[in-house]
Amino acid sequence: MAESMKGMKRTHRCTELTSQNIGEIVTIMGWVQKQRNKGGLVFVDLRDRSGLLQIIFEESDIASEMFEKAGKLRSEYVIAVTGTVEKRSGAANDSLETGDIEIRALELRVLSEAETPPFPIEENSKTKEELRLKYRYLDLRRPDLQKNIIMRSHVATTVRLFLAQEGFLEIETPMLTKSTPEGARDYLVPSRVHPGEFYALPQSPQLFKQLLMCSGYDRYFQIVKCFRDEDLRADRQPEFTQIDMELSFVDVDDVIAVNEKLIKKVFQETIGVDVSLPIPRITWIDAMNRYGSDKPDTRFGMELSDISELVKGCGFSVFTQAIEQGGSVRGINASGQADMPRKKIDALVDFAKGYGAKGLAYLAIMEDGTYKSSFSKFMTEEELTPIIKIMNAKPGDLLFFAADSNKVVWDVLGNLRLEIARNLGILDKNQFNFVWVTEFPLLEWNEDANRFTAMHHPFTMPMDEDLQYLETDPAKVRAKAYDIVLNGTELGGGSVRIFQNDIQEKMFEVLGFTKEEAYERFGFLLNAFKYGVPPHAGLAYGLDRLVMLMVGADSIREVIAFPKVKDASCLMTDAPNVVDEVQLDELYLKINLAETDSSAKNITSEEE
RNA sequence: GGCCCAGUGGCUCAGUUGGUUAGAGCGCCGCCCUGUCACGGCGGAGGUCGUCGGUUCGAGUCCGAUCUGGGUCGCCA
Repeated sequence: MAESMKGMKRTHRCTELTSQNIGEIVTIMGWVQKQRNKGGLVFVDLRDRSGLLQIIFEESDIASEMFEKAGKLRSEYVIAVTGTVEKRSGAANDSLETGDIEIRALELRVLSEAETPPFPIEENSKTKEELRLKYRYLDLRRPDLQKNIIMRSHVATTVRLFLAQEGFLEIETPMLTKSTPEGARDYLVPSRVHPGEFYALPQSPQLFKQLLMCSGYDRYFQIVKCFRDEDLRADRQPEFTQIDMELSFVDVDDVIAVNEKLIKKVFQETIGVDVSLPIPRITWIDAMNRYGSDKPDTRFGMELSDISELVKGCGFSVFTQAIEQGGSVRGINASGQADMPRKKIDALVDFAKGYGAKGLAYLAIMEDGTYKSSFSKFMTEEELTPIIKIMNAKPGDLLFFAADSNKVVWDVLGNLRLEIARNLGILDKNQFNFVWVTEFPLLEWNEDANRFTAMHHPFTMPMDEDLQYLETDPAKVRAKAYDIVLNGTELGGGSVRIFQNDIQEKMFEVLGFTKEEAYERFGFLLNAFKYGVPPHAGLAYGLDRLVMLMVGADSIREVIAFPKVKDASCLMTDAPNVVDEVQLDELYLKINLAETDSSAKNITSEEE
């Protein structure tokens, strides 16, 4: 039977009590983690968001009906206890924060009984994620998840305080906004008062924050939900949170400067990690050449070497053909791995094929100086020696080579490098290596669309010295764009924005938009630019990824209270769901499932 | 859309070359226990092996399909 808490008031959370409070009469409330009944003596571990505290019920010092009640307590009952803080007369429990004290109960009320939960409420859960997500409200009781959610709150609070101190204004932008179908798919919201028309949920507040700059708010930030209707990954959810900011009268260095201070502050105050400034910078082309990635993990070496010059005349046609077709041959040195078993090497070759490699050449230099190699028979010793030299290889090392277009070679070796590091277990989650990646290409050639697309977005400012090539050689133009990368994860990115209408119009032209199309989609921004616009730049972080890395989680779901699963549904609420005809009619919508057989079946059965 | 992994009592797992009543630990239920904290002791309940179909005298075990969850490629300006 549930009892009222009338007349009782919680005085402390469990771990807010220490030996300093010995002798005080306190009232605590929380969930029963564990009851240990010794007969004439009952121990209860009480849990709240702060942690655990032991309560002792002794037959001799509490009313008999209370003692009887204590004996019937079960896991997850919600109780209120008034009692005296005592030093433990039994042994202290060193593994508990409050292990030296306990509450001797004088009064007990059962505020809520509980069924046995479907899985244990405990740290380091081994329970299948599917079940945890179905009962997320129970999963969220577990200490490790509570720690993550609390950390997330601390990060958000620290960010707010810091940015406020730096003169940023927190301004909200609309959730119901205009669809601008460039990039990710939009989530659409039908309009009831505009039959046949739709809002889109924002993929980012990009255009609105630029307009705020036009309006003179000079430093804006927002911790804001964004939505992208694309497939999920361990670090991607359909709705996610950005720390979004925009500044006026600034260039690249100004944005980087304030954000380095922000990063330092957040890591210092939340997890006590000292980030030394300045954060290293690397240009995009250097990042690709050295790490094969625009989000390099700099916690370890194994950098790429370009051996194209050395092999362009060699006897191995795989290498020479790649170069003749405008590609390159590059390699990495897995130092000390020459004795890697053939099976593991084959697995790495398969791994590489997953990234578009047609194959992967390898060369193991044995301790006695001989080679084990997939291609050395096609090459002379005179051809091999300089390769080994340039790759700084010595006996005991294992070299891998990819030959293809630059894009494929970078991708293959960049990922291979990470895979080998993971297999070797050399990635330390407690090491936090930041790097700014700068000077991204402005544009990317899109084969399918047969046109250039913006690598960042269409409002990104070209670098001053490359502006001259915008019309003549667009591929050559670098952008005033920058990403902040932590341990191989893209934490955030931003750019200086175009604020001159003539450059913006040229940009749209290169992207293949007519002036009319550009105004149709982005007219409100282009018009705003006519009335006085400050130079401005901004940046946005993925808050979920940031917290994920800070707490060492492997998935973004571990730092989001109510995440969605792979197919973007919610196992707890069962969203999304079929709505009834009345709702559809009101929105002037008709469902057409003709092309999706499987879902059509589902609908039919649900309608019947 | 492709590929890979997993699916056995409430939870986590084991189930040998297909062969009689499918096992374990934890949890749960009952009784006992005044210093436990992975409490302890005694007793007990609980699963037909994700689903459907096939092969076979016989399927948790083999084959096919399918569902659910995870990882990943494509996708994510």
